[in-house]
Amino acid sequence: MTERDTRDVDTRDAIDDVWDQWRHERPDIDPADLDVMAAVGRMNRLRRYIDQTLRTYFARYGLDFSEFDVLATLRRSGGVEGVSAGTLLRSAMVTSGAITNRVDKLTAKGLVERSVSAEDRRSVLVKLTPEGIRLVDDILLGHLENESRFLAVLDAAERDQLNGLLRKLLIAQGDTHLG
Amino acid sequence: MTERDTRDVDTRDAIDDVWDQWRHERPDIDPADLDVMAAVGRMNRLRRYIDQTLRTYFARYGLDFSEFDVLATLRRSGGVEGVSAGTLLRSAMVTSGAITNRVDKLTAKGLVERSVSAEDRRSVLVKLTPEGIRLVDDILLGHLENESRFLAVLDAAERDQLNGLLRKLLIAQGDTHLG
DNA sequence: ACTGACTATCTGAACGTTGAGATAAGTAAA
DNA sequence: TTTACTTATCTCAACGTTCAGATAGTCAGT
Repeated sequence: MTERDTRDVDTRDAIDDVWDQWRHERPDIDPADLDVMAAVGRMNRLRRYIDQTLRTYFARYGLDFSEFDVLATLRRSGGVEGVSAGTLLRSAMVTSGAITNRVDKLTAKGLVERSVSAEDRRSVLVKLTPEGIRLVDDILLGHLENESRFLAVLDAAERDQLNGLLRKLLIAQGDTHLG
Repeated sequence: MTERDTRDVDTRDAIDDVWDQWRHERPDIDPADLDVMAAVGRMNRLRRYIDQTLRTYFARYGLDFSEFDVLATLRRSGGVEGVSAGTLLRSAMVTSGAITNRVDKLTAKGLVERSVSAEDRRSVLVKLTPEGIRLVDDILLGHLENESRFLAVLDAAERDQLNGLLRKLLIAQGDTHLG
């Protein structure tokens, strides 16, 4: 009998059921491996909930999360001359094609501007327009509120714990600085 | 000076930089909210790393993660008569169109079979074929190994801690059982 | 200057998902 | 049994991403 088996119903989530199902079908699998799969599965499900909420929210402003991601990156690190497409793609962890597409859409909406870098003419600098800045700042607080709701059940110590664990995992992936 | 500012370089990840950037550009934002944004951002980045690895792995078997997700669900909970499309879509947290597409592809590959439910003729039961079972079982151990690598830096206590925190977040979303 | 290697970005096809709507089957009340 | 509602799945257009390849600018070595 593990703790999992005796866990009260109110303290079990969907992934606990998945864990039990695997344990039943494949008792040969090391329970520790199931715990790993459970952790990944939980992050997946949590992401789905968060994505759904954010999608709805950003849609109110005619954006999707991927576009907001670019706007937010520019807002917090764009300075006056903007950042290169390369920086954006590394920051967002997507391919160059994805960034081209995002910047195209944002440009069409008048929220960002492209310009050729002076030092390296291969490089494209992307910069927020005044309307872009206005929109991010309009959206930002509601966005933070949305995200806060997802972590609201955790107290400050638990949030720190979560950030600490995730940080440790990311550093192990070499994720020690942005592009 | 917060702990974050004095954190040693080796213990900082990319999101710590993001945190600092926001703090600098928008000092009016409550640092606690930045911590929330950081946690969500970390889950996002971690997911990207995991996705990239899994994508490569599943491609070796002519699958993508979405297809494996269906196979795994059927393997652990399909029993002999399979599960309905509705159960699959709730388990995967995707729309019905996505499940139709996944099942179509898996059927074309001979890994699953559709049949009409006896009790409810609207319902479609999806079941693994013998080849499907063989493939999941072939893939499963390597998949667990892959996922384990991502959590390898955490000891058992930390993994439990992570699962505990994520479970708490999911339960708060009402995620207490699968479809 | 010239060559070759590398880097930054864009292009376009393939693909999976969403979201809205269609179809068909079950259900409950009159 | 008829009507109205609900549920289960499928269809299809729109869209964002990846992947491979194209384009063009940079840089080191000769």
